Amino acid sequence: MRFSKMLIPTAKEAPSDAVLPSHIYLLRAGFIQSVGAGLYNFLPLGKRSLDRVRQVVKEELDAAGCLEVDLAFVTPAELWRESGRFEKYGKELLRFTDRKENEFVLGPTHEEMMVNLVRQSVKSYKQLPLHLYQIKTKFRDEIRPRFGLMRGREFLMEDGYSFHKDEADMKREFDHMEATYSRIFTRLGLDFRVVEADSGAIGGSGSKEFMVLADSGEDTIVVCEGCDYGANIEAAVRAPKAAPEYEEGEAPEMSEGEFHTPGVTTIDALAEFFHLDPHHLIKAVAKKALYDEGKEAIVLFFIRGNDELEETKACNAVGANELIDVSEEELRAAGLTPGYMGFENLPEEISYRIDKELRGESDLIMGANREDYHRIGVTVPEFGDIFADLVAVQEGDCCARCGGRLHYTKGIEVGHIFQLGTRYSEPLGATFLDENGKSRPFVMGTYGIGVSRLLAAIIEQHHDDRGCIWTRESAPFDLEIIVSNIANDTEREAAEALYRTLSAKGVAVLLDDRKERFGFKMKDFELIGIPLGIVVGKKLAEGQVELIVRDGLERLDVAVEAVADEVLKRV
RNA sequence: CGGAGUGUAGCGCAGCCUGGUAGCGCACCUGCUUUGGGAGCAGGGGGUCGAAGGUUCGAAUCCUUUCACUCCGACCA
Repeated sequence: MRFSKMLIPTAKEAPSDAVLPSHIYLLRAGFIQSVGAGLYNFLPLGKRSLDRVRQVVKEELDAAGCLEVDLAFVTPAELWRESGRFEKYGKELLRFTDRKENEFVLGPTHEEMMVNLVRQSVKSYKQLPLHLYQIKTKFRDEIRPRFGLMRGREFLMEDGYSFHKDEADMKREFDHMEATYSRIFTRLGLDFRVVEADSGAIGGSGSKEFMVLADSGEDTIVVCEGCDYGANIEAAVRAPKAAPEYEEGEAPEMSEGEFHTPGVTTIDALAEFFHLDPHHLIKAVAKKALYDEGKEAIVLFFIRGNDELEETKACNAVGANELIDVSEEELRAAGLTPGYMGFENLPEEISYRIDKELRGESDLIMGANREDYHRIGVTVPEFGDIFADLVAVQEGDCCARCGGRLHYTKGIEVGHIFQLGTRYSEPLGATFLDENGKSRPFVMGTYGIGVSRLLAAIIEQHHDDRGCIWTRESAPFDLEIIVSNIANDTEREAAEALYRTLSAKGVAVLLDDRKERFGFKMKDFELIGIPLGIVVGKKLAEGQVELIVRDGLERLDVAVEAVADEVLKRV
């Protein structure tokens, strides 16, 4: 392609609302254009990169035995009612009616549609396993779209769904997809980590996320420095937290009873009051849990004084759709005493959970559910269905697998794989006949890659202060040839010859033949970030051109006759 | 949805407080010069100042309403 014939509107300045390098550079280099909150147009360069990334995804999935399909974008609300997600998915689901007042939604994900497709055409275990996928625009009416392609409302996603006769085969496919996705992200030149994850709104048992490591990532992930354990903070686990080390006889011991603690309502104050490490205190965190059909309830979570509540875990522990903050007034109205809450002598209708690390622990202090009093010498029961993992792993905690130190890092979620089980096949009545002629629901897996988000993730990880640095398989072109002075016929003709030779050999070349000065074209080359550049300029008089590697901006002088081979070695 | 903020040319901004009919830089168009690091000179085009209503002889500016967008929280590929 010739630059002079392309539409590549590069800009010196970015809109002031762009913060992330990926957002700024994709806009400035003319890859995308903003049209509204979370909505983007892909311009020619952006479309080329998107297509190449999409191609990598498709090649690997096809090689892994998956079948590409393309489902309707507009989906009948009826299907969503059948699965019970029409209400549950919430406002993110864009709903509308057609002229006959029939309700539809714009597909944010396609479990229902895919199960519907399969239940109509697959009847026997002999047709299993089956893995169908599509690479298609999705729409989610995000509460707060931001960061350019990172979190748009409309985005390109690969979503795959696998159907199996049993759990074991579904797990086999799950591992197979972990390997396949890893190959995709490796080909795209990404530094990523596969981590344990929470299953979220999709539902199901086990799930893993593919996180591209980048400081600007929206997710906090916990990684072990000793082994390859990694998990989203929402699902991370640790070895039980050890008590502080004490000298002989210094460990706290206390008799049971109530203690007058006027005005001592925070963990810090309590620790100071008793001269105790917060490890021995029990913190009560109150939340309001929201359930289906507008039901709500106040729930208390009890954790160690030196721990923090992890909301996703807490939410799962009580089976709620969502947890929200609750005010002091609401607590008092429910018969609770803020600042002095404990799990003994609670009003009957208040439900609670205790962090599992506190199970059977003794010599603890917690609120007495009475103004100005705490209970001391508390022992947590050994049994009951009130225990759950509730706390956020902290930096410096120990790995449950190897005992190594755990650290936080930031990641961009670019892929997520789920072991779904029968979460959708059962309510939607999607069954097959097994070897014994018995009707059974499909055991499913589901898999997703944020294809358009990948473009942002690639730039987050591969850029410098001058612009984008595309990786080999994500770049819109393999090579850019810059004609230093287009008015110089010798230079122009040499560049044209190279352009023809390399294009004929299958290299995707962008020829910058614009009537601009050298510096201007160089800046654009650096901003756009095509991996390789050739400058045809002054050194042509000595029979040489300059080869530039965008990553690091290394330059080498190469003889004109040799440069094509040099390029072919590198693409 | 809760809190904060911004809407003036394609982009970045000034003008608003103290009303007098819109300006700067970049980009764009024409011509000449220039051609190894975002050129110079000369000329030119483009904005119902987010929208609606009000106050006033007169509103980008003051008042009211509304919409959009951005930022901080809960959501997610």
